[in-house]
Amino acid sequence: MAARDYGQHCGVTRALELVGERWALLIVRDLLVGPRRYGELAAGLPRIPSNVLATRLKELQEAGILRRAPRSRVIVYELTPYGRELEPVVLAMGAWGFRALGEPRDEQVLTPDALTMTLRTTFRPEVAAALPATAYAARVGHAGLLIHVHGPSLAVTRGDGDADLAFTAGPGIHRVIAGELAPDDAITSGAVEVLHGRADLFGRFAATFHLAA
Amino acid sequence: MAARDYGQHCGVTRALELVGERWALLIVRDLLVGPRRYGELAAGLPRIPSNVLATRLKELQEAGILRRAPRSRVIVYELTPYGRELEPVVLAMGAWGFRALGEPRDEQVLTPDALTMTLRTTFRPEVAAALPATAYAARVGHAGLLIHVHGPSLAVTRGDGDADLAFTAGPGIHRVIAGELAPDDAITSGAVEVLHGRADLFGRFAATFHLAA
DNA sequence: CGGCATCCAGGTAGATACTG
DNA sequence: CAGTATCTACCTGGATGCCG
Repeated sequence: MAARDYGQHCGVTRALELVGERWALLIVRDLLVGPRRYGELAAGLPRIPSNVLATRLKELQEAGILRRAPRSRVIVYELTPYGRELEPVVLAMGAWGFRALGEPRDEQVLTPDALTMTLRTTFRPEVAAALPATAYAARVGHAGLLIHVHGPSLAVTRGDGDADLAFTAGPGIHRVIAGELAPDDAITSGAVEVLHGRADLFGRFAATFHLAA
Repeated sequence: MAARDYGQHCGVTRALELVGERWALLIVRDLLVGPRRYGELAAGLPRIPSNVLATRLKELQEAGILRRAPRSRVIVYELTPYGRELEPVVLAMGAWGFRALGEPRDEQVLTPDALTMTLRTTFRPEVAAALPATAYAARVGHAGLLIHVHGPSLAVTRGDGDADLAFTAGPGIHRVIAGELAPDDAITSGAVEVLHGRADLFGRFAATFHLAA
């Protein structure tokens, strides 16, 4: 492993030696959504240099966190069971960092995998359980995200399909989730654009996904 | 902030921008135990270069994670409320990394603050609740740690004092907590040395602090 | 084209020395 | 004791090239 060690026998230092390098935990974040090809990872991490991505993938593989899996002529990277157990770490970091998100800057992008993890982080099962099952379709960049809320359970998948409400999701959607922007204001201001379906359901979305600062 | 940003509007990336630099989260780990002076932090992180420590402290302060607090002629560093909310992150990382700890190597040290966080990570309140209140004294390097288990609650403090059982805690104690080494074997093999008190209580310790691989 | 390897520039970490 | 200054080595980032 490339990571220089910290010289301590401690769980935190060990974790940092394995996933503390720059970009490593973001690769894990995206792989928590599902297996991804090299190019998909590169697309989800627009600023990562290709050599760094290649190096990280090798290191994470050696560490037993992910594996290269051949899938019908192409190679996908997928987390091992041990890698998947980083989910609480990623969710905890996401929840903590979410509250330090300032105004979205112009050069900041929102990727489908990042939004998926944000939705998982901010999902409130106890709120959702009291609401009717709802399907949302979010358009983020060129990709579509189908968000199925059914009682206290959440499923986010890639793709397009039927939904009760379809809307575009730019970085501004975080302000709604953070409670800084009322759902109605988000729509009237254009921060979120309803594509079709029942616009009134966006308030339900905002209630379902919420993390206050 | 020195950290180059990741160009994404996402909680995980934001967190990594704030505490993703090398050593940063270890400083937080130690400060989660209590306020620390510069020299105490340096002692708890034996391999950190002093300039890096100084830089990190400045960055973490600017990020609103810690503050310099004058305490009767000396300055201590202490976490802000927002910094203290990194505890779930540190505990999750500690729990995950703990299971990837191999055999302790000779150059690896165990610091009092690291052990304190490990104890917090691996404490099993539901087990402790069913056991009599117990005070352990652990000697780690030159420092003493008083571990008070009272029902489902745990308090770890620096210092020496009365205890039902006193023992030395080297890196080998992690193998006991991981369940790789039976408590009795740890004592007979010398991995843990009972200093005084009821040696039979070490089994209770092992039951109270446990995280299986 | 997807999946990397190579090359180079700049910045950050590490070791050490030094100062208020 | 609590940092600051300096120097070097390595790592990261960005561009580009290779190869099945």
